[in-house]
Amino acid sequence: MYKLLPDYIKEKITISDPDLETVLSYFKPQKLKKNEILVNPGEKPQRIYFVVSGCLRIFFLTEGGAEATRHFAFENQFATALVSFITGEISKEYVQAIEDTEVYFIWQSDFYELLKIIPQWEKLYRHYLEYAYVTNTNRLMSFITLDATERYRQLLAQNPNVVMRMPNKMVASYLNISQETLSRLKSKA
Amino acid sequence: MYKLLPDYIKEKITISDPDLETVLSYFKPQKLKKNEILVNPGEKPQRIYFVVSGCLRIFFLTEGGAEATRHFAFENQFATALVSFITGEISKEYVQAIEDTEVYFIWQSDFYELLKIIPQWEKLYRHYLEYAYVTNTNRLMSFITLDATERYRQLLAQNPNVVMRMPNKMVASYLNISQETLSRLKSKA
DNA sequence: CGTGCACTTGATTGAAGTCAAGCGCTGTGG
DNA sequence: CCACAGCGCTTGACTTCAATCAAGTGCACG
Repeated sequence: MYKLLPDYIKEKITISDPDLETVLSYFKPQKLKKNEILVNPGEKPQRIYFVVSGCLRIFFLTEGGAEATRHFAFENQFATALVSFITGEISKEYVQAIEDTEVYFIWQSDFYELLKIIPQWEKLYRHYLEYAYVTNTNRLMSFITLDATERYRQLLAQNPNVVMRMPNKMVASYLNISQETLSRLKSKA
Repeated sequence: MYKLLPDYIKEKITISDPDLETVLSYFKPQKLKKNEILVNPGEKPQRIYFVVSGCLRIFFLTEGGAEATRHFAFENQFATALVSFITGEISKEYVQAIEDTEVYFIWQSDFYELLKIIPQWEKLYRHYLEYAYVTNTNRLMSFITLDATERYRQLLAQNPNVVMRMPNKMVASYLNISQETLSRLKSKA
């Protein structure tokens, strides 16, 4: 748990021990209770979270007031409202702990500071962006090519954590189907 | 036209003239005729294209054999089968010129070479990734929150080039609606 | 122990897809 | 230069998948 973040970093990039120490000194630990909302829309300045245990959910509200889940982050994953992180626009997204959760976070300004002083850090950001892009594109393609049943099966196969650990209504909002439809899908298959 | 690529680069990053020369020396020009397919699925090694004039379309085939359009790239934009570029997996995507088109392209291996020898190049890649991510996420959210009519209206407002310059069937496949539905939408609004 | 929220199940509705037919442009070869 | 073949687009009739509406069950938590 205390080693999880440094191990993650060392797995992604080659970095000297002093530089690693510098990087870690910018991260702060935080403990969150189940269902706690840690980021509301429009909050500045912004943080990037690294999940040590538990799970974060990123979601936003549709015009009709329904929750639309954009991402789940489990142990050993980074998470943030990435679009507003990139564009600097006001974020419309919430970040919420679904289980009791331990995270480390870094302020956006410190993150940019690291980009300046630790050349390797640029590479870690690149990895994060690449991963986020690939994940997003796969999800986009699943909406285009798959119906509700197939999307559910794919999620079960590729990310069983979501189906097993998250409440049905959040799984449904991630698949962009109604809670009722998900319930019917589960009872059949 | 000949200045378009260097101008684009200088707009995104600060780079010395000799370095810029080096970068440009890796790019090669190519002319494409309307409807020409320049990349087929599975092709290696891979290229990144910069559109000088005309338009490229990136699409793939669904199981049913229908074309699903993933991206349009117009003048002054980069385009590639980015997921397979990142993951190294075999690409399922086609790249096609929709109009008579002029591009510059760079081989993937040369692109990585530039990342090594020109430190600023990492920043340009970062910009490209960030732009691709934001675009993709916006499109993803439009599928989640908007119906067919609203998606069409948004596309018309945000990227009129697509509606005006592309054939209906391709616009429809980009919006993920049937050609018939798009035709009905246009006749109403 | 009770209240409310998550989930299930059934009935009905609706948005968009599919199937089908016909029109009209465009470009190609005689 | 014209003719006609084929593709792109439109329009209409019907179908379908999943949403919505509605009611009821059961578990979790104060």
